[in-house]
Amino acid sequence: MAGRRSDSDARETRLAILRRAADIGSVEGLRGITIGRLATDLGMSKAGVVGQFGSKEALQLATIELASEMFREAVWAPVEDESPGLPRLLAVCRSWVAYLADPPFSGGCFLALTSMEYGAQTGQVHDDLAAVLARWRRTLLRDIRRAISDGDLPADSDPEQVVFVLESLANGTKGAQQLHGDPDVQHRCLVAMHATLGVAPPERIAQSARS
Amino acid sequence: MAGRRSDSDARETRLAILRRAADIGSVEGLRGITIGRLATDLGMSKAGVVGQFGSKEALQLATIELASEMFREAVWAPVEDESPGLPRLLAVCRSWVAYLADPPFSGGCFLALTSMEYGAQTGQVHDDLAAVLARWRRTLLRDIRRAISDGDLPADSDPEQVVFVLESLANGTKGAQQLHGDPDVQHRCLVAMHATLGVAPPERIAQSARS
DNA sequence: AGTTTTAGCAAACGATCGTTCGTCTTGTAA
DNA sequence: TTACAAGACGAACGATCGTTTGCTAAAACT
Repeated sequence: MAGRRSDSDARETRLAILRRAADIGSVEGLRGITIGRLATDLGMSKAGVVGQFGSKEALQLATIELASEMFREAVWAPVEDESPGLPRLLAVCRSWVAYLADPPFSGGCFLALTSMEYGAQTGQVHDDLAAVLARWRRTLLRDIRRAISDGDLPADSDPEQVVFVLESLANGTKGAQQLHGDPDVQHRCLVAMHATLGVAPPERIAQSARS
Repeated sequence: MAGRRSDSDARETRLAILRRAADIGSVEGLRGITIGRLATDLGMSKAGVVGQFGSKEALQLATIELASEMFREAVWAPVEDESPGLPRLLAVCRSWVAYLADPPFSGGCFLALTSMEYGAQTGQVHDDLAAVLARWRRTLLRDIRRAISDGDLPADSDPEQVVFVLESLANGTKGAQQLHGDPDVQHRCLVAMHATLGVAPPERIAQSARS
């Protein structure tokens, strides 16, 4: 039935697989990603799905890579050109919260879920997730250190402490959203992030229509 | 081969199953809990494992209940008799961090992992997890409100905001521990919790032997 | 003492898991 | 024009999934 498509077609197929995998993973975790399910959803054969990657673990790693790029694209790319230091940090907080409130995955942040899922396990999946998060931490740390040397944060601030709090708040936002159903969670998260950075709380964000 | 044991024996078997299930779940999530695996680990037959519960979902719900009790036992029970309000809140922070640093599960906090895992899914498992976390939130909220009326927290504090930050920090501790391998994470978490409660940072905790 | 419950076992069920195999088809290179 | 490389297919593999069905045997109740 199907013969060889052009190379770009093959890359499109690969992307379609990974996009679907990332979406499933954001809801049910990496364990919920199944070759047969991807095949069914995409109207392909199981062999066709796994053929591009060789094994399920390779597919999982590629999915992590795509999700990581989607995160960077949504959170970092829009603010990359802001001035380094506190201004860019505040911009990151805004885009980060916006990403959490309206994520490009149907289950919420892919990385938040999968890093919890594989935090206590060993193997390449854990290591790749750790590497992705470590890279993000370093990005944040750079601007935190810059903010300190600029005098925008107290000179005795501990950069590691600041990044720990910011990451925790972002993580906690997913929980408060999905478990407790808190409708104000994005504002709450932004308020807490600003407090961490010693900045006056933000204006109330225009919420989805309510009363 | 095996006949009817006494009722207390049966309850012990049930407990052994749930303990093992909670431990597996803390590492690999609720999806990683498998009837066959429990049977192998406990030297039982699959029917013997599932017989006590009727179905896998019932077993999952019972596992959540046990893990919830273990959390209460480790975090709340030791501080329950402290004086309500800020003093008990600070005591909770200490026991909470201690629980996170040395959890009764081999994979870290069971609830932190599974609530992420099922946050975006629907069904009884999600609902039960949400109920457990909501109960914990209410417990914290009670003391936060008391601390406000006692004048130990600013009168214009938002209790929901405080509990959101505390929960986020606890959640983030697991991530920083398992993904980034931060050895100072428990101190970091306690510092941030104290800051949230407007209290001077705690003394440095005696760490496990290092240098 | 006799009857009823019930914990647990062995075995099998169909479904699905990840993987492998051979084949067909087609774009690309020789 | 011929030969090759590669995407995708259908089909099957053994393993494991959750569940069901008798069955055994001992505790508990009458």
